[in-house]
Amino acid sequence: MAPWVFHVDMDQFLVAVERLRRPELIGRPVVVGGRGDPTERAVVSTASYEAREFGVHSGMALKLAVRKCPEAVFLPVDFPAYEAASAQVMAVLREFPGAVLELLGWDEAFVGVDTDDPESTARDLQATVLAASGLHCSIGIGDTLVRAKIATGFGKPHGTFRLTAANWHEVMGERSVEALWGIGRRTAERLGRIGISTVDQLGEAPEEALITAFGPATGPHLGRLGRGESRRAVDDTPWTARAHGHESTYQTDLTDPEEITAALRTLAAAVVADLHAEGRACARVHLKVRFRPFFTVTRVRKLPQPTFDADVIADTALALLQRLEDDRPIRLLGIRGEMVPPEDGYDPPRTHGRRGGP
DNA sequence: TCTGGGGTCCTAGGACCC
DNA sequence: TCTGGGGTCCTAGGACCC
Repeated sequence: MAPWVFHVDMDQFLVAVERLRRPELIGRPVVVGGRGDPTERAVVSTASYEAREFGVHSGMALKLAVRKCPEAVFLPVDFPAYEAASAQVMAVLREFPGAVLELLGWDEAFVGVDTDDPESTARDLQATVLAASGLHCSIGIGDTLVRAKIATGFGKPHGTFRLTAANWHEVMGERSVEALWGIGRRTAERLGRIGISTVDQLGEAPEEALITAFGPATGPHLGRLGRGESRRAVDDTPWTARAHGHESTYQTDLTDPEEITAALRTLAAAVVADLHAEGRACARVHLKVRFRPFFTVTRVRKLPQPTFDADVIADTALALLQRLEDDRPIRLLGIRGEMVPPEDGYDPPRTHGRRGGP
């Protein structure tokens, strides 16, 4: 029996959950996002496959989505409903015989299983999830986490795909580096400037050149991505949050200082509620501001003492904001509280299973 | 055309100490 | 008087993912 990595990814997750309770939406273009009002400032969280045919995709402004697909049904984001569905799916995966589960998000996870027939195991996983939740998923099969994750895209919807060292070159070699998990537009541009645009070119690039251009950690990491190399074993160590944040987009831009102060206090209070739930104090305050025209600034300050005090957090955020000396209208304000480490089990930062970053 | 809200990690460079 | 190399801590800023 050989160890295999399965990447389980729910198909159009939010839409699928909505259709469970509203079957009349099956077959129609559906968009879930914001408060379900496409005249408001908000973005698409999930678009159904029917809506995607019209060019609607997640991350797109609702105002633009409704222009592309006026006949779509727009629904508000219902966090509790998706959380419940997610918990149900993950519980089923955790109970799968021999499975090691590593959560990656609401609607996706890595599952490690020893098997001699990974396609058959993948179909078992799909059938189990469908029977328990009524939801379909796609599954990527790989010999590393990166390959399993990338494979899923080739299996959608409802299917499976196997990507290993044996077919990596054939499947991925000629594709743009942006097809890789962890390489976005910016990194692709920077790679392009040193003559690297395909996956093969990245995988074959001299390590020294990548280190010179991207630094001692990111450089070698990019080279490994180009070869599909990454961790081979799924890790079920429980995830520990490092920070909690809240941010809010205002339907009309904020300019009045009193309004801004009030907004910061509201956000700080929400952060403190999370800190209490976690039982860990805030050690550093991050302020995130989005201005018009569109650009985002973040600032960080370490607190002299860790705190649960919302006023201290709000005042620190306000001080950071004033130091920006930027009086342009504010579209979005966010506060993030970075927490003190828990007593044990936290310290080694996970450089694997990373949810973001290079 | 208009761009959410939840996260994570890396790099560069300054300040300071030995 | 002019100068090294190593280490730690901190902030600014960037990038990416679901």
